[in-house]
Amino acid sequence: MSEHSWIQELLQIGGKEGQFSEKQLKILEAAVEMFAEKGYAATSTSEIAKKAGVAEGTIFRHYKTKKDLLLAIVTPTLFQSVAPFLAKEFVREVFDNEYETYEQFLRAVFSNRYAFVKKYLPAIRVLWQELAFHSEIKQCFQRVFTEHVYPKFARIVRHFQEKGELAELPVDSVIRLTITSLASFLAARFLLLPDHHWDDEAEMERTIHVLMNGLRR
Amino acid sequence: MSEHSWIQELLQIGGKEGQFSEKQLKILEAAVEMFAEKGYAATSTSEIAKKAGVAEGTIFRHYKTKKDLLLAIVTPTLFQSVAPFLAKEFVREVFDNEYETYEQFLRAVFSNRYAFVKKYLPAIRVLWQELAFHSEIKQCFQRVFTEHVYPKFARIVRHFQEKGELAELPVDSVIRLTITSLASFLAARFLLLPDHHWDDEAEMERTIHVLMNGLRR
Amino acid sequence: MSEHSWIQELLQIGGKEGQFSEKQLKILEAAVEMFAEKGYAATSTSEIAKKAGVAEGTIFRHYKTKKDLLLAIVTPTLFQSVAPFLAKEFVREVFDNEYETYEQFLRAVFSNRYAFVKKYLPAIRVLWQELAFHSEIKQCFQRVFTEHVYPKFARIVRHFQEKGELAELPVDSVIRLTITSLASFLAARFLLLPDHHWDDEAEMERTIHVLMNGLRR
Amino acid sequence: MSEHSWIQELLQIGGKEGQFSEKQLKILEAAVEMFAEKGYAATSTSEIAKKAGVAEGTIFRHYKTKKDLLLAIVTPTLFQSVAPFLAKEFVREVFDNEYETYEQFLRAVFSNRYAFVKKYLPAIRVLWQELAFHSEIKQCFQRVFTEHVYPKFARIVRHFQEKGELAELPVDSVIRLTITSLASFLAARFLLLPDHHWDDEAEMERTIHVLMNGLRR
DNA sequence: GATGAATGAGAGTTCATTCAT
DNA sequence: CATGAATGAACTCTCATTCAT
Repeated sequence: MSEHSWIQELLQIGGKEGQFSEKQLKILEAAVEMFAEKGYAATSTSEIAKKAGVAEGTIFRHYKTKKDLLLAIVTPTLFQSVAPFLAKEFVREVFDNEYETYEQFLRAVFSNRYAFVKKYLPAIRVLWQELAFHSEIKQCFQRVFTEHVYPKFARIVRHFQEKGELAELPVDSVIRLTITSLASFLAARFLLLPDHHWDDEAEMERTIHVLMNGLRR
Repeated sequence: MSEHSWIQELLQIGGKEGQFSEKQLKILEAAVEMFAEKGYAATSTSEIAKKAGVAEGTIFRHYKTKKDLLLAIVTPTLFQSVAPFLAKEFVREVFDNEYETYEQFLRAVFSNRYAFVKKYLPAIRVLWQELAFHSEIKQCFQRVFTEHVYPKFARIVRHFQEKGELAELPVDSVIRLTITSLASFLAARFLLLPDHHWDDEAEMERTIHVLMNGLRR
Repeated sequence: MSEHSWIQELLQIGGKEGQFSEKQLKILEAAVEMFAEKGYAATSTSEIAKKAGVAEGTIFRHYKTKKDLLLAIVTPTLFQSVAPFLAKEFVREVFDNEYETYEQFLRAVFSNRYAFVKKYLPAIRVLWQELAFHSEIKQCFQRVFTEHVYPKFARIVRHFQEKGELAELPVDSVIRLTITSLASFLAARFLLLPDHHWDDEAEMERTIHVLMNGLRR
Repeated sequence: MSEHSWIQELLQIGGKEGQFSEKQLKILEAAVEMFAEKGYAATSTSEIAKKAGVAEGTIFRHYKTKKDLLLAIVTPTLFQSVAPFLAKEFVREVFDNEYETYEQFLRAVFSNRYAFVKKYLPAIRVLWQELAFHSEIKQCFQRVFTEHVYPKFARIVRHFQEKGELAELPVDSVIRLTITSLASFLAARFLLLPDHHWDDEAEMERTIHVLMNGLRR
């Protein structure tokens, strides 16, 4: 019934239902939009309340502080951003030859994350923007990356290097080049020049093509 | 005598000397550092004044509003960021065969911008972070890019495509891939993982190498 | 079954039983403790609710306002504080030679009120502290005193002056000296220096002794 | 020129002049009056500002928090309350036979403290009322008492016991009885029944008389 | 009767900005 | 020019109270 389902989907970790009341969703939705537009520090709780159609006090009933509200948005977004790498079956899929080539793997990751960013753009904006200012978020990001994303990514890269598809560049560099190719395409596409005319399919294909040409043995 | 020469160098457009008084430089330096650390909106003018060792009123003697202070930092930084492309002789240098290949050109641009970012990191941080929140800055950025950087960059790319070095990809895509390769290397190096151990020379070389492999005919 | 019997005893005027439900007693007990510790104005109803283990709404079901809750505690405490003087048979006891001397009378009053304060300390604290801030309480106190306590006390003092035990000091002064001797002993003992080592019996005896030496003919 | 001289006199420790600006004195005066009337917790800073005729922000320019404002009033008042006992020459005066009897000494202390309380009544009210709620104040009070007031008082009492004027009661009890006699007279006179008709001279004389009769050998 | 989510007025505090000195 | 006290609007957050369940 609720129109806020996208927020609910994004923030619901573990798939429990009924986790958020109608008012809470309105608050979260309003907060995400305003934080994305003006930044956390420049957004007042009274603006959020007004936009959400609730009393200001209601916000603080659900989130003890304004910062808690930010974290309630940003933390799940952070985890969802790297969700594929957190899934238990993810690496097995790769090694079970679900993807025969790194290029196939890339294509899957790119289109999956493209869809993710497109769907949850405001929340990702907030995460990205506030990362710079809040050390808790930054540390959380770094921990998730080094403990979960990096090791799995590294195994995958080595796998395809052993198979002879990828050149013997340092694994770290391959990972960095891959991630920044994806991230910077998405940043350009959605953050920097969202109004530019984009042929998404073609541009993504070109990005992968150029990257693979560079990484291939 | 002043220790603030880096700020002075960055902000001084057109090379006039003595443009800034000692106090003004202290204010600017303090502002850059605090804005970079906590963000514009989360930094108070009283903090800046304290850090700069001046009275609060002094800030407003030089900059009518807090926002003016931000713009005084961000606008010159923005122009300096793309300074090579603004220089009159820049394109001519390329066509006069100063750079025989796109790769040479790339290498020059990369190392030049690498040095620039390294030197003026805090100011660039501020520019980058506030770009998202202030439409004036964003518009200024877009105007400079479309009016100055893009046309020159496009001519250069076409030049090397005609010389047969670069593949016949769409010019826009080549530009985008080039810029994001550079920008995302610098972002990873200086913003995201500044504490990671980096072999800058090698990593930059690899980045160029991979990019060229991808772009080459 | 209830552990709150002391509150019940204190607040129950006229001896009706079953006057308070279990939840109500919990609320009253929590309120007394918090008011005593932090003061009425600095205690929030939500704190009381939490400490009492009831919902916030429940408090307002029993007491229309927070102030009503205070008065529900303070008014009975006020009456109990001077209860002996309110008892019908009290003066008759004195004149029926139950106490042959003012000193005996004093001794009875002192030990009785000592026990009372010791038992109901938190409630008395609240009464004492809020007396200063709430004119209703102050007026109530003054009315009770002038209408009930003072006249009876005066008759008693005159009685022992006529019997020749007490010097012919002004009755008001005798009353004041007696009450403040008692009150300030109890205040020192229980409020100001509760952690000091006290030999209660001896100190009370000394207080009475000194007071009687002063008052005696 | 200022009409706030009484506040200035009370709060000025060490006699430095020009310590407080005009606005600051207005704030302090308004705060003392309101705290005395309604209590610290029930007084809002906006009320104080209005009464003082300054902007609310001005209060926080001088006192970082509301509590700091309270302490700025209460701490000096606490020290002034026991000032005679803090004076270096105080004990010497006693032993140099400035006071030949404890009664003379008492008379001097009583009239001195009577004048003090009368002059600074509102501040003393605040001190007295908030003592119960703020452990910092309570601890400060206890430290000052045990370290300065008590030892000097004890020497004086022993001095007059040795001279044979005072009975051999425990020193602590003599001190307690003396202080509570004074304090409770002042409390009754100024706090509890300020509107009652008092013959101050006579009542003080009676209090001393009764006390001395009790304490004398 | 009991609950607790919701409220909105008002709390203490911060802040960009002004202006007399 | 530089200062910093003063401002008052706006901020985050708390609270007594209400009311649908």
